[in-house]
Amino acid sequence: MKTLNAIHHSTPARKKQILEVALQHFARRGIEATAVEELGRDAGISVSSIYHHFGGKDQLAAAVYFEGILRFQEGYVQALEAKADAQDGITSIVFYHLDWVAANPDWARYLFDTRRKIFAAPQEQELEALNQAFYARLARWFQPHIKNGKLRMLPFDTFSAMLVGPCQELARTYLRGGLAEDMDKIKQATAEAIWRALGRAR
Amino acid sequence: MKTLNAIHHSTPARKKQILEVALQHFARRGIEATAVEELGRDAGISVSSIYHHFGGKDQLAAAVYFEGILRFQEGYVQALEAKADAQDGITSIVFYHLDWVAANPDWARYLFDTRRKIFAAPQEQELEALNQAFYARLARWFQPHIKNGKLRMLPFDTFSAMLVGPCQELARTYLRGGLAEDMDKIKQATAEAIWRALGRAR
Amino acid sequence: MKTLNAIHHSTPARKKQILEVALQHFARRGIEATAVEELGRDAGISVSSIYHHFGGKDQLAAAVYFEGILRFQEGYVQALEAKADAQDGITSIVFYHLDWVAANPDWARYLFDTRRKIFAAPQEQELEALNQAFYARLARWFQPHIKNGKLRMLPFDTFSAMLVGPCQELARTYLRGGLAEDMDKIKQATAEAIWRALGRAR
Amino acid sequence: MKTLNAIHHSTPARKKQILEVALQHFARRGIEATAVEELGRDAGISVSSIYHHFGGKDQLAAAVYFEGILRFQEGYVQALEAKADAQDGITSIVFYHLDWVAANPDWARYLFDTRRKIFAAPQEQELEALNQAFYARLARWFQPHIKNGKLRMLPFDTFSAMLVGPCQELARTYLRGGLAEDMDKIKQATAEAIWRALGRAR
DNA sequence: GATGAATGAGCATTCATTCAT
DNA sequence: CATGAATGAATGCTCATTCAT
Repeated sequence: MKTLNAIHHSTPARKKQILEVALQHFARRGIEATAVEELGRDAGISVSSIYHHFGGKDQLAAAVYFEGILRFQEGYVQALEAKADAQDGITSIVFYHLDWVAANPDWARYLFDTRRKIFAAPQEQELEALNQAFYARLARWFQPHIKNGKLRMLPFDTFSAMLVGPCQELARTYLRGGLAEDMDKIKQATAEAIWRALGRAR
Repeated sequence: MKTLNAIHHSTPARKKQILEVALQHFARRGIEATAVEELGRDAGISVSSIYHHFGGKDQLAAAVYFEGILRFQEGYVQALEAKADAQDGITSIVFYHLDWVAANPDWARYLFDTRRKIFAAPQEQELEALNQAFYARLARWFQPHIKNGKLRMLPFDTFSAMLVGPCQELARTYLRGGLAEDMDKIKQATAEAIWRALGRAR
Repeated sequence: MKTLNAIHHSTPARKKQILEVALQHFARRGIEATAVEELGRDAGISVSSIYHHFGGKDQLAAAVYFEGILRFQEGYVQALEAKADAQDGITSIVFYHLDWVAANPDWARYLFDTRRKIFAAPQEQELEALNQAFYARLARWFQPHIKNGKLRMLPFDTFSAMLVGPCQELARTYLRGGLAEDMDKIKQATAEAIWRALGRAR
Repeated sequence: MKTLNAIHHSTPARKKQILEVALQHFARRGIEATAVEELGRDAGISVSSIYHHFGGKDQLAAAVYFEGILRFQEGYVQALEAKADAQDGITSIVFYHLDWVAANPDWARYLFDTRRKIFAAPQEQELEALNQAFYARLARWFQPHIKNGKLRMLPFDTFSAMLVGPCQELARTYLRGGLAEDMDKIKQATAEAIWRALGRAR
């Protein structure tokens, strides 16, 4: 039956395949509106196998979420750490944020729409840990610039909201197809605006 | 509509009661996770009556949405128009935005989480109209200040994102119970930061 | 649509209809092996209606159980109370017990096979109450005969087991189709044997 | 069978282990409610191995059943044959029956609750054979006492029901935890009552 | 207007069983 | 012998919606 086997992917590939299909469906129609059966059909895998690998719809949704958060945060940190200058760093992550959304619309939709949801205890904790690490790493980059006066000293939440909020808002509009002007122009203008809010004239 | 309501004098209290209960459930557990029957039970009304009054779950959800948007936008515009000075206006709406969220957590959750969703054709249009009117009215206030140089000339989406995005982000964090510092301090700092991004030194 | 209505039974009749069909299936194939859907099909009722009326499979099973216990106990007590003499009473209930089983094989199978099962808290209590009342009423009949020496003074459980156990055993054999001799002869002989065990020569 | 087992020396411990775990689960939660996977987990064995050793759930259930019946019947016959006197024999098996139940509650629950069930053709026959042998052996002991007048001549089913029924009834009550008095006292009284029903004054 | 009853369509999940390794 | 992976077939249950009264 080697032939039969050839049809199937090797186990890790199968899981990846499921995650991929799940992302698409969850992002476009929502978790609740997606039937596990659809996922199976589209992934060429039996429903029971999905359960075998992920345990349940919620856990699958959580797995997808983690995968996405991980990907996004990884690039985010890298984009930031690649720059030494304060304004360069901020510009870099604003660009990264918007580029990532444009390049990964499904991920973006899923991550930004799902946030608070099912996440029961177990996943909640892992997620918390992940975010802790993420913010810690960001802080490590920002602090020096705040200390040396390149960046303003602001309440953490304000700083964070100024950095992330506008991008999120643009992302939402973009994903809705509602952006009125060219993305490049918007990116540039937004990065500058954010810099004006957070940085100090050089 | 008003006429119809007036004529029948038709238990507006009942409709209001349903809307109220629906908001609670939709905001806290999500539209899809809320069974119409629950609403009936909690509102002390039969399911069929809900259908009688609203036509269906989606239409009820839309009605709730409109009600909320209307309330929010109304105050928003008022908060803005009450001020003549550019910075005062911006500060005013930032404060309004965050105050409203704090005062109406269920509405906030519902409006900001539901946005793109079920909205089928009919509602979509009304919503569009509503938003058009809203933005037009905002524009009427902002344009003069842009013209006279008090506010920067920025791409519409950037301007809008800078104004709304940080507040939304803070709202989300607030509703999650994750604000690290005192809301008053945050409000002040955020309003200033946004002003720095959008305004020109007086 | 009166015509349509004519097809359906009136509500209480519908519930009775469901209980009837449920008894058959539960008794013959077991509760777990019976799909709610089968019940719906056989009762000419939608599955959802069964849920509407009974709440769930377990609650339906419990309802059937109560109905049966009630019927059995009612006749049991009557059969006993119809007699004044000790031996007559015992003979009467032995006959009743076995006759009832023969006349209601499905009920018998269901009641005697299901006993301890799903019964969660709520039903458990009602059942307990029912049995309490039943035993109390039996005791009221037996006690005088024990006091005046017509019946032996035995531990409650022994007395009860001698009265019920043989009948149950015969019932089981009967329902399995395994009785070696004529039921009438067996009934008579068993009633006498039980009398010999419990009564005192007149 | 013995030969095969001897040759392969095939992990009889594993099979025993599975049987043990299966008994526990089947007895406490019922066969249908027990998933084969649970058995595997609790026995520290893969599901596939259970299939390898027993062929399927039903066959496993049957194997457990036979094992139990065999154990019970073996002691039963021995308890009886150890006595020569009629009343002694009856007392002996009544005691044995109740002692066994108390000592092997899981077995008791399983055997007395499962009886007629899944048993398809193949097992049914073996079981029949087993029971035949059992009853034949009992008969060999009883007949002389009936012939010589120590035991009454009664219809087979009545005799059998009087002997077994009360014990079964007590067993059920005992397993439910509902015995009102001391088991020793009950045992004694029940044995005497049964003797009164079946024996003739010495 | 109001409601109890009824229902079709759907859905997450379970599970016994098989099979290639 | 042992097992992880895979699956088809069920199944209990939910829910939005309709409709006669």
